[in-house]
Amino acid sequence: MPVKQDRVAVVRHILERHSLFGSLTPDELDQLIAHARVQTYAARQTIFEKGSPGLGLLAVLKGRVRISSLGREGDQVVLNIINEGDVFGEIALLDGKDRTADAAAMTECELLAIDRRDFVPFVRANPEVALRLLSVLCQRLRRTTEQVEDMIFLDAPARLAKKLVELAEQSGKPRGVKAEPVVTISQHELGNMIGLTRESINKHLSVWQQAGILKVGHGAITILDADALRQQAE
Amino acid sequence: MPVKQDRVAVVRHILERHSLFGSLTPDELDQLIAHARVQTYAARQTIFEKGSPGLGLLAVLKGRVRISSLGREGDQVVLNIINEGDVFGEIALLDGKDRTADAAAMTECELLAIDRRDFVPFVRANPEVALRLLSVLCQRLRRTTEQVEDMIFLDAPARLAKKLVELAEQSGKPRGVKAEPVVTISQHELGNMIGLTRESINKHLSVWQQAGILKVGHGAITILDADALRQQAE
DNA sequence: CCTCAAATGTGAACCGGTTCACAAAAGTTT
DNA sequence: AAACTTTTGTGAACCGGTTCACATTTGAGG
Repeated sequence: MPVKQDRVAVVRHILERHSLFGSLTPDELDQLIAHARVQTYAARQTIFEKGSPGLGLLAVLKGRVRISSLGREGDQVVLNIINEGDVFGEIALLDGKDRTADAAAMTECELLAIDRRDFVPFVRANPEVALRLLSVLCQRLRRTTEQVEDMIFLDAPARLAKKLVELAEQSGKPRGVKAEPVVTISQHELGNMIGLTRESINKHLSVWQQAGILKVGHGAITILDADALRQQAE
Repeated sequence: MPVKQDRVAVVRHILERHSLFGSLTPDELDQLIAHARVQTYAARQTIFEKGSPGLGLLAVLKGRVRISSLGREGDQVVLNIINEGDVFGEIALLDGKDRTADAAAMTECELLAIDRRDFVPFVRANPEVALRLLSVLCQRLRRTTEQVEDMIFLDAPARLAKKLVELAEQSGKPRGVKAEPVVTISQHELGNMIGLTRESINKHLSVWQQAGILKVGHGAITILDADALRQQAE
């Protein structure tokens, strides 16, 4: 459905914090929102699948989305996890080709979908947005390239430590000084992010728990000593 | 030095075949070339280093360039090899940050350097170029993401086979039907492209040579049966 | 509250690829 | 052609991480 009148304000509030839309005037932003639609997904629901045509750009208003890809034997890589306020699906949108990965809702989600038909002309008309987009893509490219490097240079514990630090920083915003960052993710999924089995993830985490660096819970890991972790990542 | 008058035609000829500049009018192209400079590098010479400011966009007029990155223990990943007629260095250029990798001339090279100061306003003034750039970046991102997937899903021989096929396709253009593609690269460097040691590369190649799939020479591999290789890549 | 699915914990055997240690062959430089 | 450097060839020992096989804990849903 189109964005309801009483939701426009809150949607705008989310979008204008994003670097992609930060440079737009309130007017342009409203114009963009007018064409967009809000979609809700239940936890675990598929949002799109690898190989399908890339029809739109998606912004996460609420919830968390997993971008992943399947191998031949049913194994999975988690390429990215998109949090509230972030955007995904730009790649297929921009070059008009098929989606390169699967997207699924990890929690109940509310997404804002902007159609390709509306967005591409919008980019063409707003060079400033094009430049922002270029920046966002560069950022993604840097991140992915670093992932390749890490796969080659870093051993299992180092990759794990690094990923944990990254996840902690990107999700757990500690306002109070004493709030220890909690990473909400299963060991299985963690393994899929860095190319390790659940078992080896478990063994490394156990060692660190023993050392008092972190605490493993059910579907969550609490970082007690982020600096020690950073050290492990070399 | 600026491009000499008698070189303009040949430079233009190379640029206009590239998707990035294909949409420009001859006039716009000349305008861009007017600001560009030709630089020559000897084989093995460094072009830029990781961490240095990204001042320009570079196009390969002649030769071959290796984009790589060093790990802590002096080991190296080769992230990409840029052939004649292609462009590199866009990322640091576009977001104004430092270079994310090292670039070195693999052979004697002739590069066309376009300065950031000239290029960014050019992009701003030509929305069509911005869209092309977005496309190029998407392409790079798809490629790099696939590299991550391959590191996780594929075992050593499959990765090697896939990389060989890729290298064969991207460099050796067989005009005549009977010309077998030759990949000009050392086993060491091949290893650095897919995260394997020279020794294991050698052993896999030996097996395939035995099977008549390829022939290893000094600094070169001749693909005899590309389909068999593709099969190995699953 | 009881059952079921998801997540975690752990050990033994196995294995692909690295490390290390040499050798030999093919270019390059002088 | 002599001295070097680069590249390739090969085998033995080692090792990090997987595979497999269970056991246990925890949360969710009827």
